Amino acid sequence: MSRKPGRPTTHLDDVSKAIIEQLQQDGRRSYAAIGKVVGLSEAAVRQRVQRLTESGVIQVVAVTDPLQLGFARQAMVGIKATGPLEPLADTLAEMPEVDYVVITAGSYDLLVEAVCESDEHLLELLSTRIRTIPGVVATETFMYLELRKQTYSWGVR
Amino acid sequence: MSRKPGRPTTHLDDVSKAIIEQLQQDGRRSYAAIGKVVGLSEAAVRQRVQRLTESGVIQVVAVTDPLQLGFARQAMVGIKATGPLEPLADTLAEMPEVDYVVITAGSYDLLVEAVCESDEHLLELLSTRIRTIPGVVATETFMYLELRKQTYSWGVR
DNA sequence: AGTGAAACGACCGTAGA
DNA sequence: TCTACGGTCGTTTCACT
Repeated sequence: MSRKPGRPTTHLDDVSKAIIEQLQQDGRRSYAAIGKVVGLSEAAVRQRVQRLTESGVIQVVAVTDPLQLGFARQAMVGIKATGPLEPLADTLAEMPEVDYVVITAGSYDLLVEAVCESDEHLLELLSTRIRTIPGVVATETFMYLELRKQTYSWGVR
Repeated sequence: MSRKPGRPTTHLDDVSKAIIEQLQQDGRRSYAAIGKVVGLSEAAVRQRVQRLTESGVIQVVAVTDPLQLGFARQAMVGIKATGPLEPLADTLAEMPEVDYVVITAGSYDLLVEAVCESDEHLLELLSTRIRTIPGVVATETFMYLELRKQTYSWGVR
């Protein structure tokens, strides 16, 4: 779940980028179908996808739409804290409503995205589970009014 | 790219949740293999996945790791603005470095996540392309020090 | 919504350039 | 790192429940 620093940078050629674009449109597209588009044999596509996956450059996964599942209240919570940040980040990461935790430089030490069913649910999370963590000094909540863009593939194109 | 309000809430039974969990671990896992785990025939799994996908509850896609691709500087940018927020959000969404745009209630009107190659790249984006948009009054940047958790499936488990 | 069966197509390992 | 190929397994369709 946590991303380690110091990973080597992988260079992608145009063919790999094209393959990733195909998988970005449909993660279950067959290797043969991708091969036809990018001009490679099925086996070659398969090997490249395997290498890209094993090296951690890509991941083919299911993503869900919170709204469709009845999670109507999303918010970004900025947190100011004292003491070491990593254990705090890990505590937050363990909460099922929390889907995003990042340690930041700026007026917050941590940014946390939470997905909740209702205002009451969000309030409960914030008041009784986040703000009570030792080391949490202050929080500021940004309620989501509308999510306008969400992309899962960066650096391709 | 934008998510409209007022979508109906889909109810998931335990079997569909189990299927989504499987696809969350590996989006290319075969329907037959998933069927063995969840106790359903291959055809039944395929139908459920098709329904879940067509109704927008899930999406099987490739996600990329920015760090591996040489995008070492990520930041969340809080934006205060005047005037209507939707066109502003759309302008920001069109920028290739911007992978996340949300309209919020709170001390920022918008939150934007940007993925950049370097500090210079981020500075250029911020100074010459974001802060020059008419209606942008102020920005605050939270540089990412470490991304600790990133989940793509909400509401399942 | 689900199963089962048969035809078809995809996937995987291996060999060779 | 690619193509070629054969065996195996997954997918698709359809009739049935």
